[in-house]
Amino acid sequence: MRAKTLKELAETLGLSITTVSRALAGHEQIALKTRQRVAEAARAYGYVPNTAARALVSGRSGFVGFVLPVRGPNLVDSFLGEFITGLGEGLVAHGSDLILATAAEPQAELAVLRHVVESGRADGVVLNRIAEVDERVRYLSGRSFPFVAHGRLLDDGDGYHWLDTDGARAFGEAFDMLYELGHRRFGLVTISEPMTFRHLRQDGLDAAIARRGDPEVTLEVATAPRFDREARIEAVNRMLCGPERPTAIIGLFDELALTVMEEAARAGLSVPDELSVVGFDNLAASAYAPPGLTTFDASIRRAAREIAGMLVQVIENRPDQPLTRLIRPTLVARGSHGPAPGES
Amino acid sequence: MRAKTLKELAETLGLSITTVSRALAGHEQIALKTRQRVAEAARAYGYVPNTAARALVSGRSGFVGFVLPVRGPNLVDSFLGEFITGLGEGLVAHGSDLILATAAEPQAELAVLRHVVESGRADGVVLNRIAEVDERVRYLSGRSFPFVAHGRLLDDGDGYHWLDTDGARAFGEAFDMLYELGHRRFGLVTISEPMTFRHLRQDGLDAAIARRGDPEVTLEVATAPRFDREARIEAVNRMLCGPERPTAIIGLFDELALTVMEEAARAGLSVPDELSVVGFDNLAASAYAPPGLTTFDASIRRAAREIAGMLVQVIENRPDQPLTRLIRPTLVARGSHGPAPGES
DNA sequence: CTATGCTTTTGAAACGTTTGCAATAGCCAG
DNA sequence: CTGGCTATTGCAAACGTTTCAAAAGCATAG
Repeated sequence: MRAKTLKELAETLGLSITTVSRALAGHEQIALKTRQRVAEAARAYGYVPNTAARALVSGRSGFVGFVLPVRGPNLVDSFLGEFITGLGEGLVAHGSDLILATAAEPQAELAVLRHVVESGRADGVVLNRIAEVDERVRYLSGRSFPFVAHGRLLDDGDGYHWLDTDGARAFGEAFDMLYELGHRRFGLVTISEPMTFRHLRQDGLDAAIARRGDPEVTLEVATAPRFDREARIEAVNRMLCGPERPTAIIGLFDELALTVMEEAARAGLSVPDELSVVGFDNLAASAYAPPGLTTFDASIRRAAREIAGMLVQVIENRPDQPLTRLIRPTLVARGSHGPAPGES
Repeated sequence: MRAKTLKELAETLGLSITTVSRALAGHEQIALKTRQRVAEAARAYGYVPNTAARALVSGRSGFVGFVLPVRGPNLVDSFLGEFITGLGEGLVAHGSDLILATAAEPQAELAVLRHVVESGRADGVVLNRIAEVDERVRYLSGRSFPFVAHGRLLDDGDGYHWLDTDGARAFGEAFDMLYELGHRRFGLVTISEPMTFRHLRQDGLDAAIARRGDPEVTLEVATAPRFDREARIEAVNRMLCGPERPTAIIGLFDELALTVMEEAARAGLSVPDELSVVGFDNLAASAYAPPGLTTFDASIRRAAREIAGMLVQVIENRPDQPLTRLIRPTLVARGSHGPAPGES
């Protein structure tokens, strides 16, 4: 026999609903013997508390929300899977579940978020793909609703909780490594969307160049819309076929770097002998694309796990100081970088 | 000003809670004028119904559940991301959200599922990675709780709702294609876990071989545990270095086929000149691994979208005939297959 | 002016839990 | 044996919604 409700369980035990509820919650005021008896009966009858009722009275749903980004037809990367897995792993310790709402179209993303928040579906939400100026952050901050962002705004303003991978540092490291291999003509393939990470990474690169103070160093930047494959290929080719072709090209992220490698191969350019390529993300495909893309591991899964932990903390303690965390990406050295042409 | 509850909204309008509730639900018995007035006020005051209260009284949570599979440290594939995205896309039309529960360890997966079901968190669930004999299917069937499986049991028994990709057909097609290219010595790399798709795909291959009725055709099968990379490599190498090396090797799925390509490259075997390789899944990495893995597209995302649609139907109509759907995978011909060695 | 029938609105119960406050039982000291 | 204290337990309200049954409004017919 199964007990579906607290009432049934209480009747079976000859106790009141109150007592059973408190016993299961482990209140000290209930006699230890009673608590044990109740716990055992609950297990025996397979009692599981009703989430809706609990949420209604406590005002807490026990869920963490995430709005699924709208995606184009082809998703190459395992980003979402890793991110979700990480969130799940981080949440399981706390007993929360994840609720995923989908926006039918990109414009609806804020509306969906608002709906999730206002309907009390979630106690806190996770944001990713943070834009330079992000209306979601403004909305949630204004409502002082718990959230943690994966990524940062361009202007941090009043403060909010975030976790980010240190792209600036990685791009600085990439430059230093390539500079020491003799490269002087650099290329950067970036995107035209107003995403903050674009600035941070390029700033890191610029800073490293400035730090080196070598007037010989040049940086050519190619820009294309993120999801327009054609435009991206064209931008890359313009760089590869230009008069002063860079000897080292850095992709803002792996997908761009992989395009560089593909187009280089098509143009008969040898990587890494004639051209070094470095990416950022460490997609699965990057290991397979010959000669293996040198990149930085963003450890999405670990980041998501930590984000979940931060969010739980925010929900429970409402800290007034922003929690922030900068993860250091690790270099994954594969075959796509080497000495500049002409160097031994 | 915002109206958080029906009561607030009702007071503002000078109506009863009942009327407002019915008006928002679009009941005919409420005067059209009133309905419009209420709808407008709801929009103006940003009223969003409380999910928990609604779920409590209606007995429906409006959620579809999915238990996140426990995963090893390295996930290469974008399977999960595509699957989730597809589910989300399928659900958004119906206004449901997805709830994801995570199991801390593989053994806990059934317990987590049970918890999701018993707590009323979800109105229906999606199952994947179906094993030959699957306790989750038995549990849900026994409770007659709505669910749709991605994949099948070995023995369909009483019937349940499922969607599957027709691996048998794909493997038959793969054989036919390779046979016509002159291949006679075939290899199959498979896994040792009791997953149904392993049988279905191999059965499809066996059937195609039998249909051809050519006594020259041989099939060598190598088996390794799914998540043990070392063992897999060893099994592949045993096949590649055996006395009667196959000229065409089919991987049960892309990851296995990619391993074959990697090991072939390491052994100095040219693909496709000396060895043809075919996979199944069409991972992103498969396009990048030279010379491009010929494989079948399992269109996970589309499958998931349809599964979501089926589940919605099951939740609403409780059909007594099992809904079943077999998706035909499409061949993605790339560079890893060609004429058998010795054929022109 | 009342009875009738129809349209529109409302009061109140219910869903299953948590929790403030009150009640009861048990025990010791006076 | 009684009063008073503490250790337990229970009553009842509340959370925000849906829905049944019934009331109110209102026009038309008798």
